[in-house]
Amino acid sequence: MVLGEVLKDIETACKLLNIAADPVDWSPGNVQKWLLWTEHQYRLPPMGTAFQELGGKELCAMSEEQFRQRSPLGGDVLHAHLDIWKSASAGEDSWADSEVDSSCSGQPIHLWQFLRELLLKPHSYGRLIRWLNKEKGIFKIEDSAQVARLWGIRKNRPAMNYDKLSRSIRQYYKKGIIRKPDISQRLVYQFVHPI
DNA sequence: AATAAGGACACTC
DNA sequence: GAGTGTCCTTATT
Repeated sequence: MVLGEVLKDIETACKLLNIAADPVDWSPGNVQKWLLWTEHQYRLPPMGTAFQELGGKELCAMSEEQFRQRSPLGGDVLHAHLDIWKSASAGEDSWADSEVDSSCSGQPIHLWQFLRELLLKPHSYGRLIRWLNKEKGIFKIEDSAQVARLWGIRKNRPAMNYDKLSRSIRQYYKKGIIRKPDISQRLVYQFVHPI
């Protein structure tokens, strides 16, 4: 049901971000990644350095009031999002927490895997990247700047942009992972081996 | 102006 | 050495 969808979204997000599902386990760096990601996903006002140097444990111990003190604009919303993550992993402990842990802490993710994960979540990312023909693996990047930004968050590369991301995609041409479709179009690529 | 292609070099694992 | 990230030149849309 709805709860299942939430759990899947969280699992996808922690895979994309390479952070644990349980916020208590987050390092200060993990907290920043989650923060940037959540800001972007829900178009929250930028929190800037309001939560810098905070580990997951400290973050989880903070009240909604303290969130609002750090960030008067979006602090309450952010606290609500963290609450979802907390309760999701609390429920996870009762049955399949080892599975989530293993799927969320895979160290390096390749760019082509990252793009595929975004494509498989059209509900969350369909405004940024979507299939033109899923069977053939043809997809279009609808918002190059945002996709690059998300990739930058994942890799801790704040200076990431589409110029550099696309250069990495081009490296896939000779490797036979991604190519340009037969009819070349701007911002359209094709997986050589569709799902 | 934005995107595409690919060479060159630096960096991290 | 693989997989980028960064920078750059040139061409195309």
